[in-house]
Formats: sequence, structure tokens, C-alpha cells
Amino acid sequence: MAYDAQEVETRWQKAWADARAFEAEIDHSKPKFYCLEMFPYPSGSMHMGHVRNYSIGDAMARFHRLMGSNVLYPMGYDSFGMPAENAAKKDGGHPHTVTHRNISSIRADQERMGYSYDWRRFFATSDVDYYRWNQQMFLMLNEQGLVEHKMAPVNWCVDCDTVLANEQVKNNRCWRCGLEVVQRDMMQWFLRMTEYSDELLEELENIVFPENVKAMQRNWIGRSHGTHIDFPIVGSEASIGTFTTRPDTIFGVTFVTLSPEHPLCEELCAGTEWEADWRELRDECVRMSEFERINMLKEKKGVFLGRHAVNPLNGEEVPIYAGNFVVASYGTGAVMAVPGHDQRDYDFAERYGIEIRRVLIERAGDDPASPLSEAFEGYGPMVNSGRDEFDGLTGDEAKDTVTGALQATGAGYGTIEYRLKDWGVSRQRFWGTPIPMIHCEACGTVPVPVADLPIELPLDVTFSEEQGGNPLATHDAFVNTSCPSCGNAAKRETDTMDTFYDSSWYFMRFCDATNENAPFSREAADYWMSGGVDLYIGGIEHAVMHLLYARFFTKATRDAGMNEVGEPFGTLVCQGMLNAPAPFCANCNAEYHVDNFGADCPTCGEPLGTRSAKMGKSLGNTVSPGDMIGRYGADTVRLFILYGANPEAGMDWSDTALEANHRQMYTIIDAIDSALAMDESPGPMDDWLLARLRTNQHAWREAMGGVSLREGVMVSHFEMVSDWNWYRRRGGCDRATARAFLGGWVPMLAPATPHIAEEFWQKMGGEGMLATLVLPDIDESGDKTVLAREAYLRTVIRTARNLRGLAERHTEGEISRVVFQTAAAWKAELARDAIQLHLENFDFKTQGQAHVQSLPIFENETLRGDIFQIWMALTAGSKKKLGRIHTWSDGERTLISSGFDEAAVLNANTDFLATELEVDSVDAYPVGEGEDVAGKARVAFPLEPGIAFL
RNA sequence: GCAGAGGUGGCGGAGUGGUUAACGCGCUGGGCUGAGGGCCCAGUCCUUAGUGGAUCGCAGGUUCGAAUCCUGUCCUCUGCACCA
Repeated sequence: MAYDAQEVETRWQKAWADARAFEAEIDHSKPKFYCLEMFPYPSGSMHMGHVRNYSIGDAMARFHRLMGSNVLYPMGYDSFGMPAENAAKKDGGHPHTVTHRNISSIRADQERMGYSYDWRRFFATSDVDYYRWNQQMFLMLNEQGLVEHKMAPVNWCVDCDTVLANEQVKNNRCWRCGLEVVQRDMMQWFLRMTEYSDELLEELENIVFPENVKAMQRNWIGRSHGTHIDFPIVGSEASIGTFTTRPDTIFGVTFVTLSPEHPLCEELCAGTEWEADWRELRDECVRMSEFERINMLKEKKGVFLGRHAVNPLNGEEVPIYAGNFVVASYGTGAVMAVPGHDQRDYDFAERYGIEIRRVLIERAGDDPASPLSEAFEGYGPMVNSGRDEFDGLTGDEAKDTVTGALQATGAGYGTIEYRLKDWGVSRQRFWGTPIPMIHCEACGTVPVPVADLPIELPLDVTFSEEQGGNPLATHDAFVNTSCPSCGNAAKRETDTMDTFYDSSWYFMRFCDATNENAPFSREAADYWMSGGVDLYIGGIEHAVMHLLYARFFTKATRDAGMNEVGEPFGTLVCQGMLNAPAPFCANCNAEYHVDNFGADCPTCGEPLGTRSAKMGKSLGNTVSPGDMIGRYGADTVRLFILYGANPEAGMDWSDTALEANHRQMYTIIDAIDSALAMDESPGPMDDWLLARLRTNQHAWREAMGGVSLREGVMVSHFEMVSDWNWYRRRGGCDRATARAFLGGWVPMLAPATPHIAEEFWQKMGGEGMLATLVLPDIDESGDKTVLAREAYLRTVIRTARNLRGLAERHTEGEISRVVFQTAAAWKAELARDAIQLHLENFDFKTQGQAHVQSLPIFENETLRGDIFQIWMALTAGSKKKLGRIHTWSDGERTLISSGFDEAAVLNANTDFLATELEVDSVDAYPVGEGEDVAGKARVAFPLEPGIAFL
């Protein structure tokens, strides 16, 4: 068959669209399957990472349709965000224009790949039809008490001219542009995600996320149980609140440390000789660059603030320091320092000459006075507390007792701290959802009434590179409004929402994408979201941010009665990296741009080697999907991507592998052509082929169901071809069998290579379209024996081939004949017996020997030695080899138990054996029924005939 | 430092106690075929012209038997990090 991928693929894409093959509706009579890929940002054209993501998703969507599920497989775009705004500034247009141009482009690329999306559900978050619901839900969250407007120190990126959430800061740099982040105090809108800290943490136990993602989320939420302890300040009404996980060390407190930004610092040292030092330290910490910070933090540094605090349990006065290692935003921003039992405090105390006190010993009976050369951070009995009720207590008991004592005097209480912070959603950007709030001088901040929504982004804004700040803030028609409460002149909030807000509920909008009255109906959400999205595929880079926000949002809407589920994603698959070769210097351990291929290292001058590196612009080692589709077609690209590696694994781009996959397409086409060209000619191999088909179907379903696409494709696109070739080689050529085979095989080709599969289906006269086909169940009963019989023949051929090489070297003349001596009847009898006993859990070790001796055949004295030998080989085996009853496959056991006649099978295939073994004649008979050629009768074993070449 | 993942033939990668490694790619030699991106055979660690030996990061251990289980150790990747 001539193969014009471009023609075939575009034709079927049109046919699917015309037939509305992928449009899904609620249908309670079928199991639903919601297949979703992480929301893409429309950045112009599709890149290979996208191709991998969607090829995985599409294969799974198509597979589940074949398995009879009602599949929801939507696509849309996360189209708010800075790149469009920056592009508009650069070109003087409007982000709206830029965005829609990009969306058309990427959508065309996706359509060309043949992805089976229900395009009716398509939307873009930057369209008012979507973001109006952002606003309405913001008002809903506000009513739930989950919105907060407060002054807060925020991460500010000068380059992006906006605030960043904690999660968006990596190594003190902006996650998007890489610039260092600075701290600023601003009025900001927050969502109280911390209300759900415990549920977000605990529900991780019950959802199917990869372990590393769970670990990252746990880490990020960072729950720790401990005790809040107040240290009153000497000569002041105020006290220092601290958080500790080690209240059992409270008697070892020899100082208290505040973060330099702590508000109490100024109060404590203002106007004293200590003030200047503190200011210097604070300024240093606030403005610290990343480089300085790493260097600085190697030494713990602090200043005395001139005052003392009182240990609430023993009344001792200890000095108060400000320390650069205390993080303002964690806990209370203040720590009780126990140098004897915390290494960090130990280092600090040593540097500033502060007492280091032992209040725990490692084992009961140790000397409480023994000095410490480093902090002992483990648990052990309390000592030196000065109070009898504490000394001797260990671990949790010690902690609880101390906490109880603090609680009794009101000086402290048990509490839980989280690393997780509330989600700051304000952004000082234009291209995002306007926050529906109004600032009135008289009434304060007032929510926009739902009836007045949506607040639309103005289109009459000009963008230019010179302008700074948010264009919304200077757009008078947008800003000036009236107060919904008092009617007087008021100003709109000009902050827009973080784009992660958009992607926190889009998966529910897809359930009901055209709803004009609500974000989504409860009925649709409950049907499609039941148990969460069934398969969510995307990159690990969203492990914390997007996945955490979406989980929070789903719980918030659940509590507002909008949906039933609390966890949005049932099974999450994080696709691996896509790598491609890049120049690499082993000396410098550095990768370079592909322009340097074949050159010397720009740094050290050594010749550059090659290493696989993450595909990306910076190295230039990218591959254009468009080029590849143009050259090989979408099916080949999809096959390569899916067969190259399982979804979670990293994968290397390889031109030769891609070409090999393209060749495989031709191989499959040829195989199918040959199947379509057969005559009515039933033969002995027909049953075998259909049995292989069923076995492969079974394996394929298992693999695909478990998202092991590589294994699935191996079966559908490789094993099936091999089996077909074997069938033909063994003389199979029956039209009806071939048709039945194709009827099972062609649908298996559809998930990975849907276009060519559909083409085959049409050619063979399959009913309807593959795209909407549902496969019947398979019945594999009875296949084992058929397959084992053929496997027996193949094994015999393989063994004989190996022996032939040896035989040639032994034999003087030309080899022209092969003789198979199959195991004597008594051996097969023994094997049947052993298999049967094995099934009955017979104890061969203790009773095996007695059993053999009780057999009638044992009366034959000349055979006794052989009988024992065979029996041992069957049941016990040797040091290197386990007994055959353990190693035989189910099929082989069935074969033997059913009285398989080896000689008959070999004799029925003498022509084939002669051809395969390159001999003129083939003889096969059980040992004893013919001449013992070359003494091979001795080695004959059930399923392993003695083989002699002559 | 903490956490997670992982180290298997020239390469990609299967394989979680049982004939010393699936499948693919690359390379070498051979056969079939009118031709073909097609099919088939053999080889691709060491050794040898008669079936030998070694091997799954390294070192121990458990077992009749280990790539697979246990202990230790080295290395790589990813994330977090003075988190009290």
C-alpha cells in the first residue's frame, strides 16, 4: 500500500470531526472516564513536550473509548499571563490579539496531530465567558470567609513588576524570569488556603499521586507539632512568643533569638547603644542577595538587643538576641535557643560566649554534669531541670509534661505550625482577571454585587515598552466607578488575579463548559468529577503550585455546595523529561548550545563530547513537531513518542529511532496488506494465530489500563507483527482467519496510531469507525494448549539449531538428516504424576522417594537408576536448576498432563523442520521405537527430545 | 543536611527469588526475494574452533538458588533547606 501520511491523516481528522466522534455527554449507563492534560499556556506553537503530553492523553482517551467508557477529553487554554502582555508591550498591540493569534496556532497544531478532543468544550481563560466565573467565585469565597485583604510583606519581582506567591519564588528568584526577588509591604488579596492545611496534608494518603509529588506537597505544607511558649520581657509588659518542637529542652534555654525583622526588635533596643548594630543586621538581611545570603548563612550571626527575657518555668533571665538565621515568616519569628540540644544554637552560643547547658542525657544513668562538645539533638531523660517532677522524663512524656506545666500557668500551650502560607492572589498586571472589589472612602472595601459582573478588561488600552506599572491603574474609565453601598464616587481595585487561580477549577468548567448561568452545574461536575479526574497528565513542575491550589479550590467549592468531590485528581501521571543530545564538556561538567557541536569547550578548550540534556531553547537542542509531522506524519511521531519510553520515564530524542518507527509503520502496512490478500485456505496454524491474538489482546489491555503505554504499544505494534510473520512462515494463509485476526488487531493500533488504524479498518470493511468502536470481552479458554504446542516446536527448532553448529564440527560429511527421539512413555508418565502431586501440595522432600518406590514401573530393575534421576530432575532439580514442575509454564504442564504426543507433532511438521534446520529428512519417534541414534535416547526428557544430526 | 527517585550488554530500556536478561535501536556477517524501508539466521563482555568463563554501581549477608530479599558503601538526578 502506498502510504501518504499527510493525506490519510488529514482525511480522517476531517471524518472524525464530521461524525462528531469525540463529543461526550453525561450518560449514567456507562462508566465515565475523565482524561485531562495539564492546562497549556498558548505560547505560539506546540513544542515536543506538549506532543508527548497529549500523545499520552489521547492514547489513553482512545483506549478507554474502545473499552466502553464514556470519555471526557477536553482541551482549552490558560491564556492569561505575562508573556502576552509583554509581547503586546513590545509590538504595541493588545494582549487579547496576541493571545488569540497564539491560540489559533497551537490549536491547529493539535488538530494536525489528530488528538481526539471534544472541541465543543474548548475555552480560553482570558475570555470574559470564563473569567466572569473567576469573579463570581471570588465573591463566593469572600462570603465563605476565605478572602482576606491585608498589608503584608510580599515577594516583589522588579522585572515582572508584580508580586509573587511564596511558591513562585525559587532560590530567592522569580520562577518566571529568574530575577532576584525583593521584599515589599503592600495591601494584598489573600485566599485562606491554610484553613485547609490539615485536609490538604491528610488526604494525600488517599490519592494516587507519584511519591515524589506527595513528598513535595507534604514538605511544602510542613506541619509540625510543638509548643508555643511566651517569654516575658524583663521590665516590659510585652513578651516574646516562641514556637518549639522540643519543649523537653526548655530548661536548657540560655538565650532567646528574634528574627531581625521581628517588630519587637526595634521596641527593645530603640535609643540604646544596641540599636545601630541591630539596624545594620536587619538591613543586611532584608536586602541580602542570594549570593551574599549563602555565604552569610554559613556563619550564624547575631546582635544582643540589650534586654532579657524570663524563662517561664524556672524564672531565669536570659539575654535576647536578633539572629540572621531566624526566619521571620515561620512560626512566630522567634525561637528559644537551647545550645546544648540544637546544633545551630550551639554554634551561635559558642561564637558569642553564651552558656551551653546539658538538660538531657543520652541514656539513663549517664552523668548529668558531663560536658557537651556538640549539641545532643536526640531524645533522652531530662536532667538539671531543678524540679523533681521533670527529671527522668523522656520524649513525648517529657514534652507533654512541660507543655502541661506551661499551660497551667498560662505561659504556653500545645500547638501546630505550618510552613504553608495563605495564597496571595493579587498581581499588579493587566492581563488577568480583575478582582471584583471597589474601594470607597466612606464604606471601605466593598465587593461588587454579583449582578454587576463581569468586570471586563478594557480593550482600549495601548501598550508600550516605556510604560511601567499596571495599565489598568491609569485607565480612568475602568478605575472610576460608584460605590455599590453608598452610591458615591469610588475606585475599582486594579489588581488582577494570579493565573494559578484560573487553573484551579478549569477542570470543573470542562464538565459543563457552555453553562451561561453558573461556573458549572452540580450535576455535570458530580458525574464527571466523581472520584476525581481519572487520569491527569502533566509535568512535575506543577507538583506543588498548581496541584495544591486546585486541591484547595475543589475543597472550597465543595464546602460551598458546588460539587461533591474534595480531591480533584484521582490518578496523576507526571511525564518524564524530553531530552536531546547537546554538546557537553566532561571537564567543566557543562552543557553548551548545539552551535558548539564538534567544537572545543569555550571554557577549557578541550574537545566537546555529547550528552543528553533537557530539550530547551537555551541549548537549542529542540525539535520542531511541525517538521517531524511534515516529514513522517503524525502517526509516526506518536508511535515514536509512546514507544520511546513509558510516560513517567525520561526519554531521549533520536532521529534514528524515529526513522525506525517510521519503517515499522511500513512493516505494519505490509503485514496488513498481506492479510487482506489471502484466499480461503484453512490450515493447522489458524487456531494458533487466533490464540496468540487473544493472548496479546489480554496483555495489551492490562498494559494500557495501567498507563504502561510502552508495553501496550510493544504488543500492538510489534508483537502482533511478529506473530503474523510466524503464522505466514508456518504456512498460514486463510482469509477468514486473517480477517478475524485483523478484527482484533486493527483496533489495538488505534490509540497510538489512530489514522492508519482507521484507514485499515475501512479497508477491511470494519463496521462504523474505529473512533467510536467498543471492543467485546475476550475468551482465552483453551488457548494455552494450542500456544504451548507451537512454543514446543519453536523451542525444539531453536535447540536443534544450536546443536547443529556443534554437529557440523563433529561430522565428517554433509549433514542431511536429523533424528528426534522423544522421551519414553514412562518418563512422560512420571512427569504427569509429578505435576499432579505438585498441584496437591505433595511434600516431595520427605515423601518423594517412597512414592517413586511404590510405583509399578519401579519393579523394572534395569530402569531404577534412570527413574530416580528423572524423578529428581522433575521435582528437585540441581543446584543450578529448579525442578521442572516448578519451571514449566502453565501451558507446558497442561500439554504434558493431556498426554501430548511429541513425536506426532514433530512428524506432522517434518517439512517445516527440514527447511528450518536445513536437512533433507526428519525422523521422530519415542525412545525405543527406533534405533538409538548417537546415544541420544539417554538425554530425552519430556518436552526436550534427544536430537542427533547425521 | 533532609526527603524522593534511580544505578542492568555498544545504546534505550524490560525484568522484584527459579533455565545468566524481554523488546527495540545501532553495528557486523550470512541466507531468502525480480525488487523493496520486506522476511529469516548468527554475532556484537572475556575465552575457545566441541558446547568454557564472567556479568545487572561496589562490598558483605540470607537462600538449594539473587539483577530480584537484607546490611553497609559509592555515585547520579529531582525537590526542600539555618523551619525552631
